[in-house]
Amino acid sequence: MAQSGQPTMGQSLLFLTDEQVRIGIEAMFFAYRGFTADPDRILATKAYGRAHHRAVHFIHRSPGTTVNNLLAILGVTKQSLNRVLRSLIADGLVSSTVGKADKRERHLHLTDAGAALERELSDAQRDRMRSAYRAAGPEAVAGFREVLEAMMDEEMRHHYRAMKDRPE
Amino acid sequence: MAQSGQPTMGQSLLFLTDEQVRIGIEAMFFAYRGFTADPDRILATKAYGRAHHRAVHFIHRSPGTTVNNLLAILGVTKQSLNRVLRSLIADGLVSSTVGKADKRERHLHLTDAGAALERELSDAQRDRMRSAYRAAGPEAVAGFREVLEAMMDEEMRHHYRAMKDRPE
DNA sequence: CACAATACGTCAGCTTTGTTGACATTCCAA
DNA sequence: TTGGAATGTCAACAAAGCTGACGTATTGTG
Repeated sequence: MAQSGQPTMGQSLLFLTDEQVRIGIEAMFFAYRGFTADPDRILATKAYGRAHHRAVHFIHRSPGTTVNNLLAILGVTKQSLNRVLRSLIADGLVSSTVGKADKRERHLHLTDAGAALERELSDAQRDRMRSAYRAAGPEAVAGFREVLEAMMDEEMRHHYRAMKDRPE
Repeated sequence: MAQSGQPTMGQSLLFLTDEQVRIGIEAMFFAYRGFTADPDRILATKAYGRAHHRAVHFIHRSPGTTVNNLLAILGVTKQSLNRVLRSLIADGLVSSTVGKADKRERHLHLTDAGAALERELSDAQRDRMRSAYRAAGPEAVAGFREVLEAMMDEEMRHHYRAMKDRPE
């Protein structure tokens, strides 16, 4: 379909061919493996998995967030998240406090131990991302983020932008 | 963004800050969800999962590939791959033929039905990737691929490059 | 030739992480 | 005040990853 070779406008559309798009798909597949490899290695030595990493990451980013909000960001069922949260709470990495205004809600925070785990996992992942950034350079990074953002579902893009503009 | 600060050297390094790197990590997380969303939706209506999609994709890309080779590309155990392959073969989507030169090997091919499934899944995924490409533009796409490639493990990068340079 | 190594398949059992269903608690609005 | 919506928890199950052990056919080597 997009296989045409004649740029009729002032700009070539060759980067939209099936071939080029396919390369992007495979790049995504292989890169995501690298993206998760380092934290996964650390998690394997503890009794946790990737789901715990995600929960800890976003609780760190949004302290006091509710279970429902976390659900929307992670895009899993509440039962699935609950299992993860339960073990993190039992192990003293996350605290859950009943909401003051709305007692149905639980507000989630990292404990000191939870913050330590978050840092350990994030450091490993950040190191790889940073070295990829460095290898590719600032302009490539800008393009990287543009394409990723365009690849998201509308709802995820909303969460992404909200988090992006919040200070660390 | 990374261009805005005061470069003390010839080039600004602001794009390597923890903050910028963290944004990339979150972009990767949210984008991967979009990346798999469309094929997942289709697969949910059939009796297959993401693992089947991956197998079918790479058999399509490397017709006649051996089980061992597929194992290296997918990075799973043979027991895990075998479960997937067994169902695909039983359902007549993949054929497995004894190697001619080395009879220990099995060469894998898609049947017509397998190729049809592959196309259905890939079309959905390609559409999204193409629209992300279009929205971001050719220069962004180049950067996108550079960063992803730099993010891969050495071995995955090897597979990626080998597949990239092979015609469709 | 004898024997080690390779390629593949399979059984059994476990873990992580997703799912649906049922249910308790809390809030809010008719 | 009461019934429905929202929030969160528990139980049971499925997909797909993992390790370990073993069997079989084939290949390559000392």
